[in-house]
Amino acid sequence: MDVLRPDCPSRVVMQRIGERWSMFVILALAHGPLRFTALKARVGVVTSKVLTETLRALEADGLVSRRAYDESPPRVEYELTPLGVSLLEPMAAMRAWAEAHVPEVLASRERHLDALDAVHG
Amino acid sequence: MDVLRPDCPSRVVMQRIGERWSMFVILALAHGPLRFTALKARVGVVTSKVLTETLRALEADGLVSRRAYDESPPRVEYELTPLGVSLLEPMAAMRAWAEAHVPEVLASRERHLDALDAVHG
DNA sequence: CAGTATCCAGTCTGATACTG
DNA sequence: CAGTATCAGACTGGATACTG
Repeated sequence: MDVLRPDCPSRVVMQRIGERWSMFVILALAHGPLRFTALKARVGVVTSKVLTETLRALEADGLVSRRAYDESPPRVEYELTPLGVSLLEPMAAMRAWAEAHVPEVLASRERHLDALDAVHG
Repeated sequence: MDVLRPDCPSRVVMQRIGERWSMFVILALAHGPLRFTALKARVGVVTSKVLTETLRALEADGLVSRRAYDESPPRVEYELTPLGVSLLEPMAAMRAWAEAHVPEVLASRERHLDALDAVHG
């Protein structure tokens, strides 16, 4: 099982996916390019700084492309690359699972908290 | 698109998956229960403390079960719950993608580093 | 509009040492 | 064997203010 080796490159990918906003940005771009502010609005509560960092990282990984138009006011569009698009499929599987099983997970967490309460008064 | 709302429960699941060791522990348990030390050896470089934390979190989420036998020396077995097992399928999709596309991602990162070098000397 | 600059609190992770 | 306790460093995410 390669993925379990500490030096396995798959770690790298999973860690990128796992970062706070990566997935949400990718999903937000799933239906076409978006400008910075539109993306920010879609993703929700993220700050400009963090969104920028996320985009730079996704760009470095070749998942997202950035295109700046030489206009005033400035216009920048972010878009999924083909590689980024190819990631949508496994992500959809994850999302489907999450949406189907979130109630179970949350219920389990509740029970766990109740158990802690019972111990500590 | 529900998953993009800040209060969407899917975030919760994705964040758990994204944590440093969660995925590796789940994959390590994919083929049956393991004792703490065996799990530690399989996962690789993780410390006891961090592995314990990861296991507690997965337990709270109902993905992993912990069973302690009343023996000496102590014996504890960790095993995927049915919920945990159900997660293997979407995870396999992710892993397949990662293994297929890691070279592209790494190459992209290289290029990006080269570009930075060119700028900064 | 699309960011950058600064600063900071909290989290994550790990090393190390110890225990029933 | 299966952890817990303690400490410390790196990293993350975010608040706030500012800019071409």
